[in-house]
Amino acid sequence: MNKTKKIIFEAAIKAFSQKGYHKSTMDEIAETAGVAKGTLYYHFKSKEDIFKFIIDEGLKMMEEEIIDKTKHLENPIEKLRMVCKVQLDLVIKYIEFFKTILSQMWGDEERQNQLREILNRYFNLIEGYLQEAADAGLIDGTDIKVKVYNFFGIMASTVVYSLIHKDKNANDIIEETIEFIMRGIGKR
Amino acid sequence: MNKTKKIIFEAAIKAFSQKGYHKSTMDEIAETAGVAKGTLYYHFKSKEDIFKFIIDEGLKMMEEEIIDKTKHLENPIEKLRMVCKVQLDLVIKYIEFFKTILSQMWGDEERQNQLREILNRYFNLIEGYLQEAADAGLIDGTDIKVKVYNFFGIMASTVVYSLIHKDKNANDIIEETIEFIMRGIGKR
Amino acid sequence: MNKTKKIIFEAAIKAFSQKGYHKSTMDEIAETAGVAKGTLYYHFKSKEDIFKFIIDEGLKMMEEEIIDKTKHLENPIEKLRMVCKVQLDLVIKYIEFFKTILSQMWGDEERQNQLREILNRYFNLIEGYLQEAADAGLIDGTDIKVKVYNFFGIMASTVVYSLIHKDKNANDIIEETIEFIMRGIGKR
Amino acid sequence: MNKTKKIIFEAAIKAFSQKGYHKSTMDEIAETAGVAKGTLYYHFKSKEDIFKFIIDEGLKMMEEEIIDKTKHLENPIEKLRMVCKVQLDLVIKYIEFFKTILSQMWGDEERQNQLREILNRYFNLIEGYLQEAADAGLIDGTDIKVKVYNFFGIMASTVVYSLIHKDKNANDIIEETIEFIMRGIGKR
DNA sequence: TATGAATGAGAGTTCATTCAT
DNA sequence: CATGAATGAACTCTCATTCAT
Repeated sequence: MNKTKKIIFEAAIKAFSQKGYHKSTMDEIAETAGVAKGTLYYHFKSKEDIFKFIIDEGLKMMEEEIIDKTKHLENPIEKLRMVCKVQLDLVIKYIEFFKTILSQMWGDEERQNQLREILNRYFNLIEGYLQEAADAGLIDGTDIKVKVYNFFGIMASTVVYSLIHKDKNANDIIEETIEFIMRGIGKR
Repeated sequence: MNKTKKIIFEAAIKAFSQKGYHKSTMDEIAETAGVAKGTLYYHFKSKEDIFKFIIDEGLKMMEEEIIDKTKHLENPIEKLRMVCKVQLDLVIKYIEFFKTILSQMWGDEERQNQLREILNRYFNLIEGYLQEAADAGLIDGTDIKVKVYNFFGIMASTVVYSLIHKDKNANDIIEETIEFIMRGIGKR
Repeated sequence: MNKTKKIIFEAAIKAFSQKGYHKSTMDEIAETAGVAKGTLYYHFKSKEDIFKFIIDEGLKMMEEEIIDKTKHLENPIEKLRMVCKVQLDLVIKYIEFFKTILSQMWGDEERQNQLREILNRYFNLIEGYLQEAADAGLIDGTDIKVKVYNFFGIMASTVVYSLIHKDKNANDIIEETIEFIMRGIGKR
Repeated sequence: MNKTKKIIFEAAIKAFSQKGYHKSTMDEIAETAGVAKGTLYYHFKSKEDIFKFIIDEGLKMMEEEIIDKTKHLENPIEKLRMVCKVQLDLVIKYIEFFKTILSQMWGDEERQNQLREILNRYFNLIEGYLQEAADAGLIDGTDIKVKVYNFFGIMASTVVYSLIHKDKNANDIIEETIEFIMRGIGKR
């Protein structure tokens, strides 16, 4: 990613996170980036293209972080706890990015379908960890796929908490949320 | 709610559910309702006003259904199971309505803040059921509020499932999802 | 055609005639018409739609004029002469309109295909007059369809003349052009 | 014309012929030519400049072909027939090139005025052949200039034919069209 | 000679809202 | 109560041209 593209990328993240996809305009992104509007279109095909690029990069970083932080662990349960921890930490750290995802993942527009496709990569990653624990007989092994969605849903709940308790520190709920998940997946 | 207002209300539900808030136009709502565009503004202040009205009515119905279906039950755990069941059934039945909520609840626009305020009523309702079970010592009593959000998140996961497995019947995952919740809240 | 639509129609004719299709802007048409730009889109689907509407109306008027001016004549040759005369008079009178047609009829865009479809109506009209004269044995009867195109081409040549001799009066060439056509079609 | 310029020239011909002037972009021409966009501006002043260059070269070739194919003929009428034949053959062979000319010759932009100036050279050439025949008393000698335009118009009609009967072979109408012209100019 | 990243004016289109009837 | 023509700000996107390298 060259310099200008990166500048645009960052300006767009900021815009989408603060205002959501529809309320962010190309004019505004260009101004924040300090480039002309045409430059946006030199580096990206369209507004949707910028969006997709951001989601893609963001998810990639998240996956890398999860993999990196779990690779030194042996116990599948410990791994799962770490996945939860990393995941929830990232949600709190990049809460605006997650809001963008959560606002755009429900519809039927091209952009939204693509977003879900990218998310699928993440779901597969989580499934791997759950399956590993199930294979070791450490958690309930039925309906692993459903558990993946539940896992995702609880991650979303952290965002809801932050939205409703804007004054509070969402870190406070991480431990309890991890426990909820661990119990939910049927840890033995 | 008089006749014309009701017609508009229903046309708007249909539009928002099928296309989301932004892609639904006042023109389209008016056409579906079979009234002139100006008539929309006679009965509602604005597009956001229609949206708020729908969310309000929808949540009200949901709350009534939950209360109605649990009032004959005695055991707090049975009540909670019923709350889950009713809730997930409604999600599947009115999935488009929930998609609309889920797409609009993350932002900072007036409409979105109002939506969260309305959702709070629902959160309080759920909290009551959880508190009751906790008071009876039937579930883990710590951080009840956090459990409410987790509960909500899992509801959302059912929508995700439907989005990703468009061909499958989401009813298949209800039982497993209820179990996830019951374990997650620390049923004893 | 209601009042506002007519105003837009006339502003658009003026714009397209003076500047051609591509150089005419919706802003300019709106300003000339004295309405807001949005009003253009209330009455027409798109810029192309305005264009098509104009061509359609223009050709209709032309056909009516030709039919009207020939209906009292009996002799097919006299009719043909009158067709030529009316046609060439119209070309000179509405030369800007014909330039618009001539600039837009060669391409492969939707608008241009539609234009040719509309032109076909005119070709059929001319063919009728030629066929009548051929049936009466008054002109060469071979390849009537080709003669129709030749007829059209010569009409175009009048526009070329006007373009190149902007100072001169194109009426001067009408008689000679009619003779060219009459000889060309093989009048006996 | 050096190598790079020639490559650009050919890419531009292809573009203008296939898509017309306005729909052809400098990006596309550069890509077809296999050079950078800046290179276009090294060899040509502007897009209009490329256009003019192409028209100029194209007309030159056409004139050369006409002169070449008639120079061995003695009889002015035979020459005229040959001019028609060569002309119509070229129209059919390079129909896309002629469409480009025909779409651009009616307006008032600089490029369009220049195009007509270049066309004038061709008109003078045709006039020479007609004058020669008139001087020899072989055709009607009145209004030779008007006949030139008529001649041009009929050439255009061949393009119209091709546009409307895309499936048919335009060669089929050449003979009849030549006859139309020969009769039209008043061959004796 | 050649490049290609950057530009920015300007295009067509959308749509929530208004208001005279 | 209801209408629908009219509005205009705001939007995304295009593309010929420039210029530092």
